[in-house]
Amino acid sequence: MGDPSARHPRHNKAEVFAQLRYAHAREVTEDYVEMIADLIEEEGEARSVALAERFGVTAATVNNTIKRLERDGFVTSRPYRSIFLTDQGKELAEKCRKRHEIVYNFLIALGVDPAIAEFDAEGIEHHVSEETLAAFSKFSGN
Amino acid sequence: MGDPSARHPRHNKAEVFAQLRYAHAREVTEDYVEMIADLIEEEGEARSVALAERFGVTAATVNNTIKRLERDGFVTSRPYRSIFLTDQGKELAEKCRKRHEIVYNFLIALGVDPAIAEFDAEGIEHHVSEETLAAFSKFSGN
DNA sequence: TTTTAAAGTTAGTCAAGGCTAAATTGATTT
DNA sequence: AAATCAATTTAGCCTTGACTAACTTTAAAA
Repeated sequence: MGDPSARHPRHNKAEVFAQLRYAHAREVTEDYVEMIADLIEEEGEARSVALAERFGVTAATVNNTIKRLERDGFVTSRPYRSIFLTDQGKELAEKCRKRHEIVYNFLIALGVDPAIAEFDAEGIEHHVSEETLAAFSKFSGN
Repeated sequence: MGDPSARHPRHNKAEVFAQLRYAHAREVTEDYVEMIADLIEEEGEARSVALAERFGVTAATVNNTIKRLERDGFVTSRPYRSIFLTDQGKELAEKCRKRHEIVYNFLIALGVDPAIAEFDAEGIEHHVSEETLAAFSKFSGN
């Protein structure tokens, strides 16, 4: 039968799934930096309590996640103070905001109901490549 | 200010995120039942070693996941034997297969490169509502 | 200024989903 | 029949992301 690695050429999906696992780890980070940016814009600052309310999780969970985001260089925080985005965090938040908007507008252009478009965009946005995003953008006329 | 629940009507996203967290738990299940169905069709049976190879994880990880799937009623398995889908598992696999196809065909119809479409479909499929799926289906002419 | 309430933190627990290393089982060779 | 090899299982560990309960800090009211 020859080289085993050539036996199932159409099924070498391992890399796809590996990247999907990595992608999931990024989703929470992206949701947080987006939400923090929203809060800073809308309320002037990002407090744990607001994040907890909007994500529907406890304050303890927010605390854990913020620590991880800080470790990974996306935010800065000091005990009992509000949360700030680093330059890296701001950059990611802005990228996510644009991407979210493109996905949402695309679904609207497709004729999807706004409420459903908002919900689906939240899930889809993390899994759209640059190429597909460009196709979405082109379809809805930028 | 009245009812606090009406104060931020555009920001009651907690439910959206709660559903997304639930959705993630379903993704692995869906990927596994889909892959098991593929293996049974293509190779006559679904063995742990094949799942491990295709997902790019170790056999131990497959073992854990299969136990969870069995607990949740999607598969049956006996020690050192191959894995079978229950009726519930077959149903989910078939639903996923159809949905995957619709998403993939839709991306192709949009002009996305097949390799990228395949990759993105794998991530997007788990986050598409029935309504959006219908819109995709309609766009690519079924 | 003292008390109280809200916000934030810490400690400990759990499930999912990964891993490695070691043990076991089943199947194939010799 | 015994040895060997591949597949599977088990045990133990890790990280993420959730929780509750208890504690501390900050801010606001009395």
